[in-house]
Amino acid sequence: MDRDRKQNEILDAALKVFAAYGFRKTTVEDVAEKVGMTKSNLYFYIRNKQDLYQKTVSRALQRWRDSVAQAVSETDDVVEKFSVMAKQSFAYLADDEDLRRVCMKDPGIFSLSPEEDRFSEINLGAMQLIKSILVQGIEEGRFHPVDVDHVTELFFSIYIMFLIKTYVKSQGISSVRMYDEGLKIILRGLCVDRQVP
Amino acid sequence: MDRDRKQNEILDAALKVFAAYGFRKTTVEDVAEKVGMTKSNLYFYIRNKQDLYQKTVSRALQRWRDSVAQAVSETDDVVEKFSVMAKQSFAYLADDEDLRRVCMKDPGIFSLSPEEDRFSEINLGAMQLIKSILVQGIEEGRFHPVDVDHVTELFFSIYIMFLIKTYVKSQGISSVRMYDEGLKIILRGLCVDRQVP
DNA sequence: AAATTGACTAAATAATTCATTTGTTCTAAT
DNA sequence: ATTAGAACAAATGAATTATTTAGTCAATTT
Repeated sequence: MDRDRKQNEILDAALKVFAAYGFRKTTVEDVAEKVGMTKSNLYFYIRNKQDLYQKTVSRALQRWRDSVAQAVSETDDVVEKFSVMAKQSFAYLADDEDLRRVCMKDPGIFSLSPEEDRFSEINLGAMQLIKSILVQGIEEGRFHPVDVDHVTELFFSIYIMFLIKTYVKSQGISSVRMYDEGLKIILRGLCVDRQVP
Repeated sequence: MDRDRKQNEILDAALKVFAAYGFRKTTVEDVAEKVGMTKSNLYFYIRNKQDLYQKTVSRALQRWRDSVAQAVSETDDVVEKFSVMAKQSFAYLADDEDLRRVCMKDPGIFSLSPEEDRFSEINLGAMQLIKSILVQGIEEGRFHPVDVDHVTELFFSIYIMFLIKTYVKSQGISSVRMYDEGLKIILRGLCVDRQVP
């Protein structure tokens, strides 16, 4: 089946177009043109514009999540895992220009309230990663026995907040410094054993 | 001069009206009626609608800040100060219904980016309080020697984020729990000496 | 059969116009 | 010094028309 390859081709093209114009201002004809087919034929592959957008962004977000999971899996130490997760999650967007542009034009992609999170499925996966690291750390006696669910949500919220500050509004360098300082304090407050910095 | 009393009367009335209808939907006639004077006479006291709103909200925010400063001043211990500041700052809005309503109708009052903060003068004051406590804690050797400016901004951002989560979107009970857990972790990560919880 | 197209329609969006409200000023009276 | 009422410009809202665009379909090509 060649169907899947074409699907991906379409999603790749769509990401570029959405990155350039934003959801509102791109027409499905724009996307069709980018792929090199007619609008009506594009509809052979997509359900509708909204769905195309959802799938496009979801795919990009999944790449992001996978990249973090990959980086985390390369170490065994929980504390290291936590640190890598935090850093990789935050740094990723700097390299994915298209996704970054899409996010800037549609700030709602990063939502501070779970109810209105249009990509909750993917974000729940990200939170699952945080939670699993917390649980592992607590089991190993490396982390304090915190309220895992609430702390997971807390960390995720702080993380999202920084994404917004850094990539949606663009307070680049200052917020990066804040993120680093915050990570240090949180790690220190989380860890049981103390090594003098 | 009776002028100031009248000014305050107006600002009090305006807060109630703005709380009820929001900026957009209140007319200056509504406010005038609430104070018990005609629209045109109200203009003897105010510059324009926008300015009235600004002054009204500013005054309410100042009461907030003063209430926190007052609570903090009642203890000498830095760690206690930090804790009181965090708790009082967060809890205050629960009691000030009018201000809370205004904030819910105008989420822009809480801004995560300093550039678009319409009440930066007041918020800078709040940050000054955080900073002074941090500095005192570090000087006394109770806090780790963190990057004061960035950590101040960090804490303030997290705080604002929680205000938004709790009072603008209304994720009440869950976000309160998150706030408490977060405060514990941050205090532990901030403090030099360790007392087992 | 699966993939593609151009023609078609219903719905959304944008542009225009006109009517009403409302922010703001001014003059005159108390 | 304070107030009220009239007056006006600017903003807002409602109603109308014109244009674009999302989405469908029958016909054609591969």
